[in-house]
Amino acid sequence: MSGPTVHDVAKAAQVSLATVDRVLNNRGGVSSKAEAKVKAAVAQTGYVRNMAAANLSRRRVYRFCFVVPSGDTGFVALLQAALERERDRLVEEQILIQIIPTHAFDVAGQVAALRNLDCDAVAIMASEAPEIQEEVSRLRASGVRVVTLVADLPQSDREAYVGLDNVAAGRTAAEFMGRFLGDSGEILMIAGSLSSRDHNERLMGFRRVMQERFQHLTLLPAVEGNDDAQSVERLVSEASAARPLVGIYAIGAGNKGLVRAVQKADAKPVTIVHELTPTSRQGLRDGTIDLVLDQDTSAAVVAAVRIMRDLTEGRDLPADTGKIRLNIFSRENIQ
Amino acid sequence: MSGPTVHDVAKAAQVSLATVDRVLNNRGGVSSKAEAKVKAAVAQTGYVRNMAAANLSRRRVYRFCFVVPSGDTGFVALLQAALERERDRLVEEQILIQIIPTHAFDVAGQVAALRNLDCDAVAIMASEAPEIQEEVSRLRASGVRVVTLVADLPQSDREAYVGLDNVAAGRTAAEFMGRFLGDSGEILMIAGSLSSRDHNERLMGFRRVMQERFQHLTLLPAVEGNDDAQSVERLVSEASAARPLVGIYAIGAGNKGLVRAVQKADAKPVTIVHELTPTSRQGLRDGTIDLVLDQDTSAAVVAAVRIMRDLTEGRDLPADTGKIRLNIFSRENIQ
DNA sequence: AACAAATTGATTGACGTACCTCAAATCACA
DNA sequence: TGTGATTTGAGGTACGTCAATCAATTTGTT
Repeated sequence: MSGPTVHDVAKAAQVSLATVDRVLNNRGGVSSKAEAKVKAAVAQTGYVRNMAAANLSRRRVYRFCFVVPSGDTGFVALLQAALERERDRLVEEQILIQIIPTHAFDVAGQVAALRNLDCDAVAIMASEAPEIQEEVSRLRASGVRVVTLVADLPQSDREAYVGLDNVAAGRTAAEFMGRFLGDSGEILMIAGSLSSRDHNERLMGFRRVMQERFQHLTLLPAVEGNDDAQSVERLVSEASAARPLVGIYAIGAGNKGLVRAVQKADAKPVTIVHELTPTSRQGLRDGTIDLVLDQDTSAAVVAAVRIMRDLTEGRDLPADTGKIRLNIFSRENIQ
Repeated sequence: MSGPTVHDVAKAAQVSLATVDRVLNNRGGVSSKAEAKVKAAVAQTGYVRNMAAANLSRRRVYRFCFVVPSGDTGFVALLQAALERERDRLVEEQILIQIIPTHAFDVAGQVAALRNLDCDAVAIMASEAPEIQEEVSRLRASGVRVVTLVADLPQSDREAYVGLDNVAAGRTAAEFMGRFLGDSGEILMIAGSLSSRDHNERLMGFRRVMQERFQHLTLLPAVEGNDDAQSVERLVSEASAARPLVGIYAIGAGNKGLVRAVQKADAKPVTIVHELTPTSRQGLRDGTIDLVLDQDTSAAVVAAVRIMRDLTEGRDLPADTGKIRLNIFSRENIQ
C-alpha cells in the first residue's frame, strides 16, 4: 500500500540491506559497481526515503531559532504572533521553534543573542552591522545554517534571504502613487531610517519609477521618522503646512502618527504605507490611507522554516526560494 | 532531548502505558478518575503526540485526490503545475496526491471522476451542477472529506472552500479602475460565463463599488467571452469600435484575444484582468494590461492539502481557513 | 462473601529507517 | 599463494506510537 522500502531496494539491487544503507547515507566503503546497482534499484522501484521514519529512528528534532526584534505593536508584533502560531503547529512535526527577542537597534544585544544559540538553523532579523555579519560567519563556521528574515544581510555568509524585494516594493508604490495622482504636486517620502538597507532600497525603487514615468510629480527630500509615531506626525504636519502635499509614501513604522497628521491636514494626500497592522487597516477603512504594501508575516515565517529545514536536510533550495510576495491592500480587499 | 513521550505521561499519571493509550486514542473502558489523571499528566508534562511515529506505526498514508479541469494554457495549466510540484514534495511526507483531470464544462465527466475515487479526501474544482452536489454528498456519506477549490459549491456538503473571495476581487478591480480613471467614460466587463458563480460574484462586486464610489463611470452590460480568446477579441473589438472605451474588466480566460484587441484599438483603455499567466504577464510588461488580479495556485494547493490533512486527522479547522489572498500585479511587481 | 463486570497493567510485535558490530567474502598486489 | 585491505552481509537495537492479548485487580451487585 505504501511505497517501496529499503528492503525492496535491497532485493531489487541484489545486495544486502547494509549496502543499501551505506549508499543511501553515503557512509563510504562501497564499490562503484554496488553503488550503481543500488542507485538503479532506487530509480527502478521509485523508492523515496520515509522522512518520518528516518527522523524517528535517528531521534532527530529540528531546532530552529528566530532572532527578531520584539515589541507589541506594529509589524514586529505581527511577526511575533505569526511565529507563535507556527511554533505551536510545528511542535508535533518535531520542529522546535525558539523565539529570541531583541531590541530593534541594539546591535550589541543582537550579537549577544546570536552568540548563545544552540540550534540547527537560525533566522535573523537584525541590523546590517559588521559585528553581526561576523557573528553570522561564526555561526556558519560552527555548522549552523543561517537565513535572514525581512531585512537582508547580503554581504554576510547567510545562505538565504526570506523577505520582500524592497526595490520592487518601492517601484510598486511609485506606480500606484503616479496612477492615482493625475495632476502634478509634491510628494513626501518618510523612511524609518535612512541608513537601513531595506528602507533605502524602497526609496530607490520609488524614486526611480517616479523619474522614469511620472516626472510631473515632485519628490521632496526623504525624511527620517525613526519608526516613531510622534516624529512621523511632526514631520508630516510640518511638511504639509509648508506646502500642499499631494502624496505621502511612508516606508517605516509609526503610522499612527501619520494617520493623525493626515486627518488634520487641509487637503487629503494619496497615502501609501507599508505593513498591514491594526493602525494601517483602520487607516484604509476610514480613507486616511489609500494603499498598504504588506509582506505577509505568516508567509515569511513558513518560508523561513521550510528553507531552514531544506538546508539542515542538505537539500538544495529551489530557485525562487524566499521571495515573499508583496501584498497590496486597499479598502476593498482588506481581509 | 526531544519532548516527553507516552512513557513519561504514564509515569506522571501513575498509570500504565496501556491506560494512557486508551485515553489518548479514546478506546473507552477507562474510569473517569484515570482519564482525569492522564489528562492532567499530559498537560503537566507538555506531551504532544509524535505524528511521525503515530503515522508510521499505524502505517498511515494520506491519499488525497484533486479533481480539476485539465488544459495546457492559462490558469488551469498553472494549477496543474502547482499540483505536480506539491505532489512531488509531499511524497516523502507520506502524502500521496492523485491528480484527476477533467474537462472544464463536462459535468458528466466530472461526476464520473468523482464516482471512482478511492482516497481520504478530495479537492474539487467543478461546475455548480446538482449532479455534482449529489456526488459530493455521496462522497461525504462514504467518509471522504471534500473541499472545493477555486470554484465553490456552497450548497453542497463540502466542508471547506479554498479560493478567492470573488466579491472582494470584483470590488478591488473596481476600486483600481476608478482610481486609475480620472475622467468619465464607458467600461466593458467581460465574463467567461454569466452563469458561473465565481464570475457572477466578481461582476457583482465590481458593479457595486462602481455604483457606490465612481458614478461618473458608465458600465456597459456584461458580455460573455466563454473563456475563449477569439470570442473575447471579437467582443472587445466590436465594443471599442462602437464607442471609446476607457476601461475593460476581464473576468475569465481568453486574455490572448483581449491583448490583441486592445493593441489594435485607437485609445488605450485601463485594462484589468484575472490570473497571472504568461499572456497576462506579457501584457503587463508591454503596457497592454494595467493590473492583474491573481489567485496564487501554489498557495491554493498548499492550503487545500493542509485542510484535507486537518480534516482527515479530525482536527478542527482554523477560522480563516481557505481564504486565498488576492494578489495584485502591476508592471512593477511581476516576479 | 461470592460472582460477574468493569477497569487496569504488563507485554508484545509491528511500522521504516538509522546506526552499530562482527564475521565473511572478495580484492589488490607482491 | 599469501597477506592485508577493502567490500559485503547478517543481524541486532532503537526511535515513539498503535493495536492487540491476556492476566490481574478493582468495583458493583446480590
